[in-house]
Amino acid sequence: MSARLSTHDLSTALRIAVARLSRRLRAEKEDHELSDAQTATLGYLAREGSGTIGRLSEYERVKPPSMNRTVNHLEEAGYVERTADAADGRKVVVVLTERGTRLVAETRKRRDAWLHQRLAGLSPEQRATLAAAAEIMREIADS
Amino acid sequence: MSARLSTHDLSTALRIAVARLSRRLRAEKEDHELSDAQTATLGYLAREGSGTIGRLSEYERVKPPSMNRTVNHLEEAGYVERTADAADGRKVVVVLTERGTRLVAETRKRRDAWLHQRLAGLSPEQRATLAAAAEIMREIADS
DNA sequence: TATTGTTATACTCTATAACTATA
DNA sequence: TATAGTTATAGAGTATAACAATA
Repeated sequence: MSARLSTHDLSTALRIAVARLSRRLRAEKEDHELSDAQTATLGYLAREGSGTIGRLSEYERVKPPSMNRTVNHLEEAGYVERTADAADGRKVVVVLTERGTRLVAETRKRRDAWLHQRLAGLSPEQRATLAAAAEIMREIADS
Repeated sequence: MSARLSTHDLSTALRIAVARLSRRLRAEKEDHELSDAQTATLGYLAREGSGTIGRLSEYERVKPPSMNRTVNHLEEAGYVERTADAADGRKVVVVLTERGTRLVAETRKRRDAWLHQRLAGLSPEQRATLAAAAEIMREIADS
């Protein structure tokens, strides 16, 4: 057990664990169709309905040109559309196409297969720990 | 609290939390000198002492050409050296230079600043949860 | 013939700087 | 003049295919 780690050791341990699991999730991902950035952007649009380039880049913590490129790829693939903002002609509102909406729904159903299998092998206590940790990590990430 | 999440919901929640925290850690990283892949590789070498291209690529779950490129960058920067394997002429043994060893030591001291600050603001119980979760995530990632 | 590493090539993500269009 | 988006350019990671050297 390591409940007695100092916060310094904990930050190191947590950083390594997150980096490593993130890497593994990428390696195990079934869905080879979309990159992480594309997936995250589609997910945001599915949750929020729409988003400007600026809002999307802010949320994903990348610069506008990076998000612009990601949106280009998604648009070329037919998953999103650029629409005009009625109130401000400078803005571009990105929305999911029907095809994009369908992709998000289908992908969600099958994409967690590898992780789900690992979690099923854990004890209920371990799963509860991860559930609580996931909430804390989300709060830290969005702080 | 979300201790009662189904394993399906948990896998989704955990995946999103890990992806988001990983992204945030990258954005907050003080150290602009080294990429994630370079940092991870130096860390492995610091822990294990040395590694072949094959071993490194296996551990980081990338293909040998990718690791070869990462090692090229580290070598050009003077942090690692390629040495010959006495027993097998095909193999290349990568080791830290003194400069690389120093960098790892210095970097470790200051690189967790952002995360450390967040963790200091949590309750002891929350830190214990993260410490336990970090262990579980490491096991999952390495399974 | 099989293994280890490298090179060649290509694609994506990331960034900064510079440009266009609109406010 | 300031803001939103785009384009140009470049650096780093990833991969597959093909090649060299060694076992």
